[in-house]
Amino acid sequence: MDPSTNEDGVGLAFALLASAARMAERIDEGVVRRGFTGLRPTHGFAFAFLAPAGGTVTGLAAHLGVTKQAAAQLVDELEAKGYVRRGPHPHDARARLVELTEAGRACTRAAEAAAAEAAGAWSEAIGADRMGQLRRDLERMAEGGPIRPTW
Amino acid sequence: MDPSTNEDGVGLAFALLASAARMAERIDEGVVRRGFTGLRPTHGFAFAFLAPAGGTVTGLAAHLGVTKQAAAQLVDELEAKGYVRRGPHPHDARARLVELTEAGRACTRAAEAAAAEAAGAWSEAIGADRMGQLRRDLERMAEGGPIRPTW
DNA sequence: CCCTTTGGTCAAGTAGCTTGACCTAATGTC
DNA sequence: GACATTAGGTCAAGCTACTTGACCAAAGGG
Repeated sequence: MDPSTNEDGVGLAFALLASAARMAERIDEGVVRRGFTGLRPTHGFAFAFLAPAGGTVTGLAAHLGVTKQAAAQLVDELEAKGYVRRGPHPHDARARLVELTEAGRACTRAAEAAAAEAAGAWSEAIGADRMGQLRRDLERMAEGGPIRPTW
Repeated sequence: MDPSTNEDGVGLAFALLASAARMAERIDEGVVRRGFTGLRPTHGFAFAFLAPAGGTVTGLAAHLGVTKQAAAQLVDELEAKGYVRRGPHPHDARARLVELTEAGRACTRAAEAAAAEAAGAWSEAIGADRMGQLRRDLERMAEGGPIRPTW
Protein backbone atom coordinates (compact mmCIF):
# COMPACT_ATOMS: atom_id res chain seq x y z
CA MET A 1 0.00 0.00 0.00
CA ASP A 2 1.19 3.49 -0.82
CA PRO A 3 2.36 5.17 2.38
CA SER A 4 1.60 8.67 1.16
CA THR A 5 -2.02 7.71 0.51
CA ASN A 6 -2.07 6.29 4.00
CA GLU A 7 -0.84 9.55 5.43
CA ASP A 8 -3.45 11.55 3.58
CA GLY A 9 -6.17 9.37 5.00
CA VAL A 10 -4.79 9.67 8.48
CA GLY A 11 -4.52 13.44 8.16
CA LEU A 12 -8.10 13.75 7.01
CA ALA A 13 -9.37 11.45 9.73
CA PHE A 14 -7.57 13.35 12.46
CA ALA A 15 -8.66 16.70 11.11
CA LEU A 16 -12.24 15.51 10.98
CA LEU A 17 -12.27 14.13 14.51
CA ALA A 18 -10.45 17.10 15.99
CA SER A 19 -12.60 19.68 14.21
CA ALA A 20 -15.73 17.87 15.37
CA ALA A 21 -14.37 18.04 18.90
CA ARG A 22 -13.81 21.80 18.51
CA MET A 23 -17.33 22.23 17.15
CA ALA A 24 -18.88 20.34 20.05
CA GLU A 25 -16.91 22.43 22.50
CA ARG A 26 -17.92 25.69 20.89
CA ILE A 27 -21.59 24.82 20.75
CA ASP A 28 -21.54 23.66 24.34
CA GLU A 29 -19.81 26.84 25.38
CA GLY A 30 -22.29 28.95 23.40
CA VAL A 31 -25.25 27.22 25.01
CA VAL A 32 -23.82 27.81 28.48
CA ARG A 33 -23.17 31.44 27.61
CA ARG A 34 -26.86 31.76 26.71
CA GLY A 35 -27.83 30.62 30.17
CA PHE A 36 -28.49 26.90 29.80
CA THR A 37 -26.21 24.98 32.11
CA GLY A 38 -25.87 21.33 33.03
CA LEU A 39 -26.48 20.10 29.50
CA ARG A 40 -24.23 17.83 27.47
CA PRO A 41 -23.99 17.38 23.70
CA THR A 42 -26.10 14.23 23.94
CA HIS A 43 -28.96 16.38 25.19
CA GLY A 44 -28.60 18.51 22.10
CA PHE A 45 -29.05 15.47 19.87
CA ALA A 46 -32.11 14.55 21.90
CA PHE A 47 -33.57 18.05 21.47
CA ALA A 48 -33.02 17.88 17.74
CA PHE A 49 -34.82 14.56 17.58
CA LEU A 50 -37.76 15.68 19.69
CA ALA A 51 -38.14 19.18 18.26
CA PRO A 52 -40.27 18.51 15.17
CA ALA A 53 -43.15 16.56 16.75
CA GLY A 54 -41.87 14.84 19.89
CA GLY A 55 -41.17 11.13 20.01
CA THR A 56 -41.00 8.03 22.14
CA VAL A 57 -38.20 6.97 24.45
CA THR A 58 -37.50 3.95 22.27
CA GLY A 59 -37.31 6.10 19.15
CA LEU A 60 -34.92 8.43 20.89
CA ALA A 61 -32.78 5.49 21.97
CA ALA A 62 -32.48 4.31 18.37
CA HIS A 63 -31.62 7.82 17.21
CA LEU A 64 -28.90 8.20 19.81
CA GLY A 65 -27.58 4.67 19.48
CA VAL A 66 -28.05 3.82 23.17
CA THR A 67 -30.28 1.43 25.10
CA LYS A 68 -33.81 2.49 25.85
CA GLN A 69 -32.94 2.51 29.55
CA ALA A 70 -30.25 5.09 28.92
CA ALA A 71 -32.66 7.14 26.82
CA ALA A 72 -35.32 6.91 29.54
CA GLN A 73 -32.83 8.14 32.09
CA LEU A 74 -31.88 11.04 29.83
CA VAL A 75 -35.56 11.95 29.46
CA ASP A 76 -36.00 11.74 33.25
CA GLU A 77 -33.23 14.26 33.60
CA LEU A 78 -34.62 16.61 30.96
CA GLU A 79 -38.08 16.31 32.49
CA ALA A 80 -36.75 17.14 35.96
CA LYS A 81 -35.09 20.23 34.52
CA GLY A 82 -38.29 21.25 32.78
CA TYR A 83 -37.13 20.89 29.19
CA VAL A 84 -39.46 18.07 28.18
CA ARG A 85 -42.85 16.72 29.24
CA ARG A 86 -44.18 13.16 29.05
CA GLY A 87 -47.74 12.83 27.86
CA PRO A 88 -50.00 10.03 26.67
CA HIS A 89 -49.33 8.76 23.16
CA PRO A 90 -52.22 9.43 20.76
CA HIS A 91 -52.10 6.07 18.98
CA ASP A 92 -50.42 3.67 21.41
CA ALA A 93 -51.46 3.14 25.02
CA ARG A 94 -48.11 1.51 25.91
CA ALA A 95 -46.07 4.43 24.70
CA ARG A 96 -45.66 7.90 26.12
CA LEU A 97 -45.08 10.89 23.92
CA VAL A 98 -42.08 12.99 24.93
CA GLU A 99 -42.37 16.62 23.85
CA LEU A 100 -40.32 19.75 24.33
CA THR A 101 -41.67 22.36 26.73
CA GLU A 102 -41.32 26.05 25.98
CA ALA A 103 -38.05 25.99 27.95
CA GLY A 104 -36.93 23.07 25.79
CA ARG A 105 -37.67 25.01 22.62
CA ALA A 106 -35.83 28.03 23.97
CA CYS A 107 -32.84 25.84 24.68
CA THR A 108 -33.01 24.35 21.20
CA ARG A 109 -32.95 27.83 19.72
CA ALA A 110 -29.95 28.69 21.87
CA ALA A 111 -28.13 25.59 20.61
CA GLU A 112 -28.97 26.50 17.02
CA ALA A 113 -27.70 30.02 17.55
CA ALA A 114 -24.51 28.67 19.10
CA ALA A 115 -24.02 26.29 16.19
CA ALA A 116 -24.60 29.10 13.73
CA GLU A 117 -22.11 31.25 15.61
CA ALA A 118 -19.46 28.56 15.52
CA ALA A 119 -20.09 27.88 11.87
CA GLY A 120 -19.96 31.59 11.16
CA ALA A 121 -16.55 31.92 12.74
CA TRP A 122 -15.38 29.02 10.64
CA SER A 123 -16.88 30.54 7.56
CA GLU A 124 -14.80 33.66 8.10
CA ALA A 125 -11.67 31.55 8.29
CA ILE A 126 -12.11 29.46 5.16
CA GLY A 127 -14.47 31.61 3.15
CA ALA A 128 -18.25 31.49 2.90
CA ASP A 129 -18.21 30.02 -0.58
CA ARG A 130 -16.50 26.86 0.60
CA MET A 131 -18.86 26.34 3.50
CA GLY A 132 -21.70 25.11 1.30
CA GLN A 133 -19.46 22.65 -0.43
CA LEU A 134 -18.01 21.54 2.87
CA ARG A 135 -21.43 20.92 4.29
CA ARG A 136 -22.52 18.86 1.30
CA ASP A 137 -19.34 16.80 1.44
CA LEU A 138 -19.82 16.13 5.13
CA GLU A 139 -23.45 15.23 4.66
CA ARG A 140 -22.50 12.57 2.15
CA MET A 141 -20.31 11.00 4.75
CA ALA A 142 -22.74 11.29 7.60
CA GLU A 143 -25.45 9.15 6.04
CA GLY A 144 -26.84 6.23 8.02
CA GLY A 145 -26.38 5.16 11.59
CA PRO A 146 -27.16 6.89 14.86
CA ILE A 147 -26.03 10.43 15.46
CA ARG A 148 -24.28 10.13 18.76
CA PRO A 149 -20.57 9.21 18.54
CA THR A 150 -19.33 6.01 20.14
CA TRP A 151 -16.18 7.42 21.71
CA MET B 1 -30.88 36.93 13.48
CA ASP B 2 -31.50 35.48 10.08
CA PRO B 3 -33.11 32.06 10.49
CA SER B 4 -31.74 30.69 7.23
CA THR B 5 -28.18 31.47 8.32
CA ASN B 6 -29.01 29.70 11.56
CA GLU B 7 -30.16 26.65 9.69
CA ASP B 8 -27.04 26.54 7.58
CA GLY B 9 -24.91 26.57 10.68
CA VAL B 10 -26.95 23.86 12.31
CA GLY B 11 -26.76 21.73 9.18
CA LEU B 12 -23.02 22.06 8.99
CA ALA B 13 -22.58 21.33 12.68
CA PHE B 14 -24.72 18.22 12.53
CA ALA B 15 -23.04 16.98 9.38
CA LEU B 16 -19.65 17.49 10.97
CA LEU B 17 -20.49 15.70 14.20
CA ALA B 18 -22.30 12.86 12.48
CA SER B 19 -19.57 12.33 9.87
CA ALA B 20 -16.95 12.30 12.61
CA ALA B 21 -18.99 9.65 14.38
CA ARG B 22 -19.08 7.57 11.17
CA MET B 23 -15.35 8.01 10.73
CA ALA B 24 -14.62 6.87 14.28
CA GLU B 25 -16.84 3.84 13.81
CA ARG B 26 -15.19 2.86 10.55
CA ILE B 27 -11.68 3.19 11.90
CA ASP B 28 -12.59 1.22 14.98
CA GLU B 29 -14.18 -1.45 12.86
CA GLY B 30 -11.15 -1.58 10.56
CA VAL B 31 -8.77 -1.94 13.49
CA VAL B 32 -10.82 -4.83 14.90
CA ARG B 33 -10.91 -6.46 11.46
CA ARG B 34 -7.11 -6.32 11.45
CA GLY B 35 -6.99 -8.30 14.64
CA PHE B 36 -6.65 -5.68 17.38
CA THR B 37 -9.55 -5.96 19.80
CA GLY B 38 -10.41 -4.28 23.05
CA LEU B 39 -9.22 -0.86 21.93
CA ARG B 40 -11.23 2.34 21.92
CA PRO B 41 -10.73 5.49 19.87
CA THR B 42 -9.03 7.17 22.83
CA HIS B 43 -6.28 4.56 22.58
CA GLY B 44 -5.78 5.54 18.97
CA PHE B 45 -5.21 9.15 19.96
CA ALA B 46 -2.73 7.95 22.56
CA PHE B 47 -0.87 5.87 19.97
CA ALA B 48 -0.65 8.84 17.65
CA PHE B 49 0.80 10.97 20.43
CA LEU B 50 3.35 8.37 21.52
CA ALA B 51 4.37 7.15 18.08
CA PRO B 52 7.01 9.75 17.09
CA ALA B 53 9.27 9.54 20.15
CA GLY B 54 7.21 8.40 23.12
CA GLY B 55 6.10 10.78 25.85
CA THR B 56 5.20 11.23 29.48
CA VAL B 57 1.90 10.42 31.14
CA THR B 58 1.35 14.10 31.88
CA GLY B 59 2.03 15.04 28.28
CA LEU B 60 -0.42 12.43 27.12
CA ALA B 61 -3.02 13.72 29.56
CA ALA B 62 -2.70 17.23 28.13
CA HIS B 63 -2.93 15.91 24.58
CA LEU B 64 -6.09 13.92 25.34
CA GLY B 65 -7.66 16.59 27.52
CA VAL B 66 -8.08 14.34 30.56
CA THR B 67 -6.56 14.25 34.04
CA LYS B 68 -3.16 12.68 34.46
CA GLN B 69 -4.74 9.95 36.58
CA ALA B 70 -6.96 9.00 33.67
CA ALA B 71 -3.97 9.02 31.33
CA ALA B 72 -1.96 6.88 33.75
CA GLN B 73 -4.77 4.38 33.90
CA LEU B 74 -4.93 4.29 30.12
CA VAL B 75 -1.19 3.64 29.96
CA ASP B 76 -1.55 0.88 32.59
CA GLU B 77 -4.07 -0.77 30.34
CA LEU B 78 -1.94 -0.45 27.21
CA GLU B 79 1.09 -1.72 29.10
CA ALA B 80 -0.83 -4.76 30.37
CA LYS B 81 -1.85 -5.53 26.79
CA GLY B 82 1.72 -5.19 25.59
CA TYR B 83 1.28 -2.12 23.40
CA VAL B 84 3.49 0.26 25.38
CA ARG B 85 6.43 0.04 27.76
CA ARG B 86 7.39 2.38 30.59
CA GLY B 87 11.10 3.16 30.85
CA PRO B 88 13.24 5.67 32.72
CA HIS B 89 13.18 9.21 31.35
CA PRO B 90 16.56 10.31 29.94
CA HIS B 91 16.45 13.86 31.35
CA ASP B 92 14.08 13.72 34.30
CA ALA B 93 14.30 11.25 37.17
CA ARG B 94 10.73 11.94 38.27
CA ALA B 95 9.25 11.17 34.87
CA ARG B 96 8.90 7.88 33.07
CA LEU B 97 9.09 7.64 29.30
CA VAL B 98 6.20 5.78 27.73
CA GLU B 99 7.06 4.22 24.37
CA LEU B 100 5.28 2.00 21.88
CA THR B 101 6.36 -1.63 21.69
CA GLU B 102 6.55 -3.43 18.35
CA ALA B 103 2.96 -4.58 18.96
CA GLY B 104 2.02 -0.97 19.57
CA ARG B 105 3.59 0.12 16.30
CA ALA B 106 1.81 -2.71 14.46
CA CYS B 107 -1.47 -1.52 15.94
CA THR B 108 -0.71 2.05 14.93
CA ARG B 109 -0.11 0.92 11.37
CA ALA B 110 -3.40 -0.97 11.42
CA ALA B 111 -5.22 2.16 12.59
CA GLU B 112 -3.56 4.21 9.86
CA ALA B 113 -4.55 1.66 7.26
CA ALA B 114 -8.11 1.66 8.58
CA ALA B 115 -8.22 5.46 8.46
CA ALA B 116 -6.85 5.45 4.93
CA GLU B 117 -9.46 2.88 3.95
CA ALA B 118 -12.29 4.95 5.38
CA ALA B 119 -10.96 8.11 3.77
CA GLY B 120 -10.57 6.27 0.48
CA ALA B 121 -14.19 5.19 0.50
CA TRP B 122 -15.17 8.76 1.17
CA SER B 123 -12.90 9.99 -1.58
CA GLU B 124 -14.74 7.78 -4.06
CA ALA B 125 -18.04 9.30 -3.00
CA ILE B 126 -17.15 12.98 -3.25
CA GLY B 127 -14.20 12.87 -5.63
CA ALA B 128 -10.49 12.76 -4.90
CA ASP B 129 -9.94 16.38 -5.93
CA ARG B 130 -12.15 17.66 -3.17
CA MET B 131 -10.50 15.58 -0.49
CA GLY B 132 -7.41 17.74 -0.30
CA GLN B 133 -9.49 20.88 0.03
CA LEU B 134 -11.71 19.22 2.59
CA ARG B 135 -8.73 18.20 4.65
CA ARG B 136 -7.25 21.69 4.62
CA ASP B 137 -10.59 23.23 5.61
CA LEU B 138 -10.97 20.80 8.47
CA GLU B 139 -7.43 21.38 9.64
CA ARG B 140 -8.08 25.09 9.91
CA MET B 141 -10.93 24.34 12.24
CA ALA B 142 -9.13 21.74 14.26
CA GLU B 143 -6.40 24.03 15.49
CA GLY B 144 -5.75 24.31 19.20
CA GLY B 145 -7.07 22.33 22.10
CA PRO B 146 -6.87 18.65 22.94
CA ILE B 147 -7.75 16.06 20.37
CA ARG B 148 -10.17 13.90 22.26
CA PRO B 149 -13.82 14.98 22.01
CA THR B 150 -15.73 15.91 25.17
CA TRP B 151 -18.97 14.19 24.35
C1' DC C 1 19.65 26.73 49.96
C1' DC C 2 14.77 26.87 50.56
C1' DC C 3 10.30 27.24 48.07
C1' DT C 4 7.54 26.50 44.37
C1' DT C 5 6.53 23.78 40.44
C1' DT C 6 6.06 19.52 38.06
C1' DG C 7 5.67 14.25 37.03
C1' DG C 8 3.59 10.56 39.10
C1' DT C 9 0.84 7.52 42.29
C1' DC C 10 -2.83 5.90 45.67
C1' DA C 11 -7.56 6.06 47.10
C1' DA C 12 -12.29 7.02 46.75
C1' DG C 13 -16.26 8.75 44.37
C1' DT C 14 -19.31 9.49 40.32
C1' DA C 15 -21.82 9.91 35.80
C1' DG C 16 -23.45 7.65 32.11
C1' DC C 17 -23.90 4.10 30.37
C1' DT C 18 -24.76 -1.38 30.29
C1' DT C 19 -27.20 -6.19 30.88
C1' DG C 20 -31.11 -8.71 32.71
C1' DA C 21 -35.73 -9.44 34.37
C1' DC C 22 -40.20 -8.04 34.12
C1' DC C 23 -44.95 -5.82 33.04
C1' DT C 24 -48.39 -4.31 29.83
C1' DA C 25 -50.37 -3.16 25.39
C1' DA C 26 -50.25 -3.84 20.43
C1' DT C 27 -50.04 -6.98 16.57
C1' DG C 28 -50.25 -10.74 14.13
C1' DT C 29 -51.93 -15.87 13.15
C1' DC C 30 -55.10 -19.24 13.01
C1' DG D 1 -61.84 -14.35 19.47
C1' DA D 2 -58.09 -16.96 21.80
C1' DC D 3 -53.24 -17.24 21.75
C1' DA D 4 -48.40 -16.34 20.81
C1' DT D 5 -45.18 -12.96 19.58
C1' DT D 6 -43.49 -8.36 19.28
C1' DA D 7 -42.74 -3.78 21.02
C1' DG D 8 -42.75 0.36 24.57
C1' DG D 9 -41.48 1.15 29.12
C1' DT D 10 -39.72 0.50 33.94
C1' DC D 11 -37.01 -1.40 38.00
C1' DA D 12 -32.69 -3.05 39.74
C1' DA D 13 -27.96 -3.92 39.72
C1' DG D 14 -23.39 -3.59 37.80
C1' DC D 15 -19.53 -1.69 35.29
C1' DT D 16 -16.16 1.48 33.17
C1' DA D 17 -13.97 5.45 32.13
C1' DC D 18 -13.52 9.05 33.99
C1' DT D 19 -13.32 12.57 38.17
C1' DT D 20 -11.57 15.10 42.71
C1' DG D 21 -8.36 15.14 46.55
C1' DA D 22 -4.29 14.03 49.09
C1' DC D 23 0.24 12.96 48.80
C1' DC D 24 5.43 11.97 47.52
C1' DA D 25 9.78 12.87 45.23
C1' DA D 26 12.65 15.18 41.93
C1' DA D 27 13.48 19.62 39.31
C1' DG D 28 14.42 24.29 39.06
C1' DG D 29 14.44 29.28 40.13
C1' DG D 30 15.33 33.24 43.60
